[in-house]
Amino acid sequence: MHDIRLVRADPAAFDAAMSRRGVAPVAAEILAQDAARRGAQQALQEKQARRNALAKEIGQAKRSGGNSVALEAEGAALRDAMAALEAEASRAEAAQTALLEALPNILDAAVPDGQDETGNVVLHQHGEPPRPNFAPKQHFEIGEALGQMDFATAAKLAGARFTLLSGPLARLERALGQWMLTLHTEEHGYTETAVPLLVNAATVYGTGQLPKFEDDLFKTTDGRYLIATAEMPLTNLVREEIVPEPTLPRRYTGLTPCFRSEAGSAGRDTRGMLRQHQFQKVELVSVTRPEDSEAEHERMTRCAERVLTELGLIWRRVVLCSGDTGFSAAKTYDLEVWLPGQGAWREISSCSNCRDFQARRMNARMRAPDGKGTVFLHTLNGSGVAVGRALIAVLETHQQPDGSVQVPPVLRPWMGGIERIG
RNA sequence: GGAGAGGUGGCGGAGUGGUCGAUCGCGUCGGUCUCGAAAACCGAAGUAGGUGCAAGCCUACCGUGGGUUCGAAUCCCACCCUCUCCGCCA
Repeated sequence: MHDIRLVRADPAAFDAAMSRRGVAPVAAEILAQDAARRGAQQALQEKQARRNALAKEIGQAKRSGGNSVALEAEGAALRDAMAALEAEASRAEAAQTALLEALPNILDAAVPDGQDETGNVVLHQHGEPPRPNFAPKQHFEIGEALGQMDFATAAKLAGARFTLLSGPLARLERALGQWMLTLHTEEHGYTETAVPLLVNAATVYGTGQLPKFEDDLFKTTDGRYLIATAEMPLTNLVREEIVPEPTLPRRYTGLTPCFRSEAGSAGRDTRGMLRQHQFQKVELVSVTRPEDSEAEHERMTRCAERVLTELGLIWRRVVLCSGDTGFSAAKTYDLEVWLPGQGAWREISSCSNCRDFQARRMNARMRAPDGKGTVFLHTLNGSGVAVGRALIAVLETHQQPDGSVQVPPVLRPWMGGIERIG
C-alpha cells in the first residue's frame, strides 16, 4: 500500500515508479478520488460540528424545561444532509483505497530493468557446476529408483502436484527442516515460531496476496486461507501493533507446509517435486526500523546462503529485475541452486525487502524518533530455504554413479548417523 | 455443537440516552522535595483524518459493521473475539 502523500507530492514521479512495473499512469485518478474524499469529508465534518452543538443545546433546553422543537427540526434536516455527504466520502475513500491497494511496491533504485526472469542479474556465484564422469539423473529418477519417492500414489491420494516420500528420503526431508531451523535459531538469532497454517483475510491482505492474488491460494469452506508461505503469519505478528523500538529488529523463523493453488497451472515442471501444491519451507521474517532494512536484507540473504553452502550445493545470488520482482517487494534476491540432473539453475530461496509496503497494509508501526507520532516499520521475508527444493538439490548434487546419495555431513546427526542413502 | 457471561485508553476497572474522549486506581514520563533515592505532592501523557505558514481549530474512534434518535460507550440487529460449564475430539 502506498502513502497518498507520496502521490500528492509528486504525481509524475509516482507514475514513473509505477511504469517500471508496467502499470499505466494512475496518479491523476487517485488524486481525483482524494480530492472528492476530502471535499466531502470537510463538508461532512462541518455538519457534524453543527450537529454536536445542536445536541448540546437541546440537552440544555430539555434540562431547563425549555422548548427545543425548532432545534430538533434543524437536527433532523442536518442528519439527512449528512447521509449524502457520508456516502460520498466513503465512496471516494473506497475508490481511492481500491486503486492504491492494487498497485505494487515501488522498486529500489538498484533493481535492474527487465521484462522477465531473463533480465535478472547474477551478483555472486558459489562453486562451479561440476562435470561428473557419469550421466547425472534428475531427482525424481533418483528417488523413484530408490523406491522412496512416489508420485503415482500421491496422485491417488490427492491428485497431481503432490509427492509421497518414504523411508530415508522422508527422513531426509525432516532432517533438512530440523537442521535449518536449528541453524537459524541457534546461530542466526531468529526466534522459532509455530504458526497457524490457516489464516484469515486480514492476514492475507497484510502481506499483499489479497485482494489481487486470491486465485493463487486455497480457500477453506469457512472463508480462511491455507498459507502459501509462513511469511503470511510471521509478518502479521506485528499487524496493528506499535512495536517498542528497543525490541527491533525482530527475527522470526518457522518450518511450515506451504500450499499453492496456482502451482502447475502453467504446465511447467510437470515431472518431479519441483513445483507442488504443497511443500515444506523454512521461512525467515525480519521486522526492522526503516533505516535498518537494507542491511537486514543483506544479512538475511547471507543466512539463507549459508544453508546452501553447508549442504555442499552450488549456488548463485541473483537480483530480480523490475519485471520479475514480486508485488510487495521493493527489492528481491533469489538464490538459485545448480541442479546437475536437470543441468539448470533453479530458485531455492527468495529474500525480499518490502520496506513499509506491508507495514502500511498491516498498520504496523513504532514511535517516531522525535516522539511525535508514529512511523511504519519495515518488513522482510526470505526462504531459509525451501525444504522440498533443498531435497532435490541434495539428491542431484550428491548422487553417486550407483544411484545412491551421499548425506551431507551437517545432516548426518539428523539422519541417525547414516552417510548414504541407497 | 449446546448454555451462559463479557469485550471501555499501557493494565485494572467505573460509566445503561444529553457538557463522556470518557470517573478512579496502577503503571509510565516531567517537576518539587532529597546528598541521592523512596514516599508524598504538582503536572503531562491515545490513534488517525481534515484545515492552517504556525500556534491552533475541527472531526472520527469505547471489539467490527449496520440501525434507531435532535443526540449513542450507553438502545436494537448482525458478525468477530475472549472466558465459564456441558458435549465431542488429536
